[in-house]
Amino acid sequence: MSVNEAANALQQLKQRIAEYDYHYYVLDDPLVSDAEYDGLYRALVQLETAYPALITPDSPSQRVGGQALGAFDSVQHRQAMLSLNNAFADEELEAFDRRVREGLGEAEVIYAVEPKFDGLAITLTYEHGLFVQGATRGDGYTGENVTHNLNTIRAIPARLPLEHPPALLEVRGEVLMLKKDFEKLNQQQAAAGAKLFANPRNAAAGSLRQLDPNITARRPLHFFAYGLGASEGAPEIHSHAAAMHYLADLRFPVSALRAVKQGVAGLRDYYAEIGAKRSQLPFDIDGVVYKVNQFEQQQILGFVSRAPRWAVAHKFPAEEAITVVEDITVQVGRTGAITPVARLKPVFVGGVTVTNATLHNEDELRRKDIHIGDTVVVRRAGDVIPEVVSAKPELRPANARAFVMPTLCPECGSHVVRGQDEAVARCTGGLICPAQRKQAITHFASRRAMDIEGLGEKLVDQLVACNLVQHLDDVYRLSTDQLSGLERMAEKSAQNVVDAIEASKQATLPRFIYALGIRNVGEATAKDLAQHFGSLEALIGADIQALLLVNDVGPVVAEAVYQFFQENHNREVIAAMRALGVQWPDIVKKVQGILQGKTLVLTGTLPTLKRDEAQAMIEAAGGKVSGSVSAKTSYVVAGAEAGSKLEKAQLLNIPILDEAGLLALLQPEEALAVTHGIEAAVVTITPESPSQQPDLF
DNA sequence: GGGCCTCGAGATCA
DNA sequence: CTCGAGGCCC
Repeated sequence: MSVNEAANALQQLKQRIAEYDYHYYVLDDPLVSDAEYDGLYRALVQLETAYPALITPDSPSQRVGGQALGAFDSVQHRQAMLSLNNAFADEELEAFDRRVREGLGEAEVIYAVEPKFDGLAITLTYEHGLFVQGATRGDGYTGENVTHNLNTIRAIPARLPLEHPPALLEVRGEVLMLKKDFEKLNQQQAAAGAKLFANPRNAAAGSLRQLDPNITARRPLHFFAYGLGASEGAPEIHSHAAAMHYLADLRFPVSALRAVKQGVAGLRDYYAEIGAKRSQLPFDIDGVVYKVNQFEQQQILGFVSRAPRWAVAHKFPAEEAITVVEDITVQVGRTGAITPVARLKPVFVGGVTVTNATLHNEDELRRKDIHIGDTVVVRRAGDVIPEVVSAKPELRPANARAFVMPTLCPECGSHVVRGQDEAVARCTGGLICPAQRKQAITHFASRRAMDIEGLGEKLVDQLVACNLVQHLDDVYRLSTDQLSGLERMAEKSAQNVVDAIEASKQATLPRFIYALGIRNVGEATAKDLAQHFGSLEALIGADIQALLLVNDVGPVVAEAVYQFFQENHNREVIAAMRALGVQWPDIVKKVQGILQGKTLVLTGTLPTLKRDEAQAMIEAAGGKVSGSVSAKTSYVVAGAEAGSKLEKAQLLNIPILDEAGLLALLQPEEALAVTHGIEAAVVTITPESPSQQPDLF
């Protein structure tokens, strides 16, 4: 056989196998017997062994195994993979539909609907028709490259069945494990004496996080596509339903349960319909998803913070189970908050075993009237934290005891007080309290704060128990001698921790502020404060008035920050840390974007800029892009075929710009710099998250 | 909150 | 072999 003949034969084999795979894995309707399939596959491998040069990445043989990875690479998403807002109650669904109708000015809206798979969201990238990369959702902007594992999933096409595939196509979807495959896998695990997986979702998640694709290849993973991401050279698509149709044509598995519904009544019907079928479905779902069908309408609605306004996940009610409260203990939080926690007889609910559930606070506990020994209903839905719903008083045993909020902190013996209008009781011990001290230290060392690797909970417990760390600055006084000798701390580990502590001395201002653990100051507020004041000195010197000027800082946060720095002790600890070498570069304040506080509306087609490009430029300049024209709109940017929004702008006397006008508005400094020969005084500060466009589908 | 994977290193046993 | 820590997912 000549190389040419071999290449042809291989081509044919690949196509036939892809065809059979499609029928087997996607349509669930096998065309040939397993024996016949295996024969074809063996023939392919034989040919490839004889002509290794002819092996291509889309060959079925490349689906099994491959090299194990050392670690996962991270991948920047071209289009952010955002999460959806949730609706549980009917009122929330109605509110969603109302907002959509008002935003669009329509009496009734057409929605594309589909089940909400309980798996892991991923994105697949096809370049010129070839599957080249797959990644997890991650934080929505950056995910993990799991191409090697996705390669092993037969339901994912290795090549798009198109003669002229688009240069780029991103497919969004969910990896999951079918219920029957999950059962089978767990039987195998049991037979092998291995640990059982708790539920299909976790089995799928675990499989996808394998470094070795050979293991993943033996896990029966499935995939459903539910949307498109970025694309180049793909046909123009105007609705979600059309996108799904396109994906089905490309032989992606898409849910047969998808539908198009009209108005909120249609949504309700669909919810009931799928809810009734839920237990019979071959896979787990945790609700249904509604998306405004027309892309044009989606675009008008836009996004609120991190979620689209044009879609919502309607979740099924949380699964409930019955168990017994064996004890109620209290936890002392970082801020001294005393939280009662129910210790439950372990119960399997919502796919996991629940043993603890927070009871939030005393009032909550009284309202639900939960005693130790009570039989209770617990609830858990997806990522919702387990909760005790109610007690069954009729089943209360004679020896049941009521919970008594301690008057003294169980950790340090300080008084527990509850402010007049406050729901939470607090330990007044402050850092005297070992519980608070431990959490302050753990928080200080955590990844998003000072990022001291190796300084975890167990080690901190020991450090506090031995009194090696009383205040945060003591962390910077730790030596290998002091550390080694502690539990699970031999020389090597001790050295690693000391090295990590040393490395953390090179900090940044926002991280340091966050690490201090000031009440009500989270990561975002810490950034705002750092940005606004530029240096720690300025922040320490700020009075309430000055603090109130910071973005998103209100009276509560201002008071907390002010009080924190009023405390001599806190200033001393900070000074001590700096004396021990903790440092950070001061921040050069960002020049306010030219469009700070302005809201713009885009309409029509601009001559050179794409809509999302224009939006990115406006946002980079501090402006907001809104979908609809109102009195608050600062400018309307109108292109060709601008419609009703332009009319409304004229009506409201809102300034209207064309593309050139927008560009001129965005670059006055540049114009100045050129005409007057001065340097533009713009200092850029590396943004934490890349400015990316949200998912438009 | 709970479950999963991975890694390094300490603990244990032959 | 086991534990602690870190990371990631919902």
